Amino acid sequence: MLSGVQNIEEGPAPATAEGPEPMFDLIELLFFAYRDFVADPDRILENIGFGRAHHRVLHFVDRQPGLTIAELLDILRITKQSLSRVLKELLDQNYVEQRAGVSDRRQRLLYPTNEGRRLARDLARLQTERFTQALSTLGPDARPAAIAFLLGMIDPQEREKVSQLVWRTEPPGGQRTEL
Amino acid sequence: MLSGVQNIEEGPAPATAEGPEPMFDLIELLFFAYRDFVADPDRILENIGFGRAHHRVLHFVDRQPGLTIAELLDILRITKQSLSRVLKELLDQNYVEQRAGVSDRRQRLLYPTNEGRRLARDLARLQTERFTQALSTLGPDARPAAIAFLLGMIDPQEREKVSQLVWRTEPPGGQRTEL
DNA sequence: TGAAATATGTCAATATCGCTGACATAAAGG
DNA sequence: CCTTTATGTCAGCGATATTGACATATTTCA
Repeated sequence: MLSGVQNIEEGPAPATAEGPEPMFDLIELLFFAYRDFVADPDRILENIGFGRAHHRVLHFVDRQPGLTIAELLDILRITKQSLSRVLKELLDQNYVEQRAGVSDRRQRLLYPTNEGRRLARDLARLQTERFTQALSTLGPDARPAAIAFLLGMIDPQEREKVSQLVWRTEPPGGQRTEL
Repeated sequence: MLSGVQNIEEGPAPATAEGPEPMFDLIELLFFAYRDFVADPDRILENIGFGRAHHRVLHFVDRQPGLTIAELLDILRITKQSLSRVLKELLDQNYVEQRAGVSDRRQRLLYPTNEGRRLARDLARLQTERFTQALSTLGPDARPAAIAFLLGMIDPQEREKVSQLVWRTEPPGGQRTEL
């Protein structure tokens, strides 16, 4: 019931002169899945004049209170100029606040306000509902499998950093960077 | 080895006053996975002055030769003005060509040129390699499971249409829209 | 046959979110 | 003290999306 993906035959994809057949189904499904995944937050954000960029910033500030600008730039991989506009709006409208660093007073440590935390959590819950839906049709070990699958999609040299960001500890199953 | 995702305890997420705990790990992993997933094509596309928008158009034209403008707009969910610029460049640089519809001569049927087909397939193979990597660490039924997972992430009312687009037939496993 | 609907094109203005380059400031650190 | 670091800011630009309005060819239907 979980097989029958190709309705002709199973086994390795037919190798032609151009190499293995592309996995068009996964490519397109990921495209559509991601589109719907971000559409939920987008609908809420546009009511308050925010966009996806605001969501990303708010999300990681909520997840890691005390985040510095430099750390945020490293996570988002955007320039400080791009960040600054978005962050300014989040600060002005009181979704995020900043305090000077304790050991290094040049640093701006970012914290969500109560309102910011509430919004971030609302959006996270929306997206969680979608995951719950998607996992509900699958077996009981679907969630760790999904986690392993998505982690495997990330650049190998990035996995360690991402794992620490996500779990603040080891990758699940003590998975190493070796693959 | 596949469990141990939460290093405290398994079972249903602790329900607080704010509802179930968000699946921060899946949310963030999907964010990073998608970012790396599109980064591969981006690197190649920028060498020839194209962007993600060109990729999307070329991909679906390659997958469905004879696609009309209206169908393409419906798939991409953008306005015709947005499509027109991108499509114009693909036509001008001979990655896509158009022919008048046979039964309806108002329609522009879009076809990939040989060069367009080659580029589309090169990009699809790049993304397929990433999927191959991600699936290689998992069990033999990981691919149908991944397909079911991603399909489950898509809006229920969209699944039928997406399935037809992806497989030009039924959803895998004869899955219905009912969930 | 003539009017309305359809498929598509195009012009103009605007928004979001990314970029580069250049320069400023305050704090840290040898 | 001088250099490096963390961050801010001004100015301009580019890709990709939007809305609104209007044009053209073709099909469809009363």
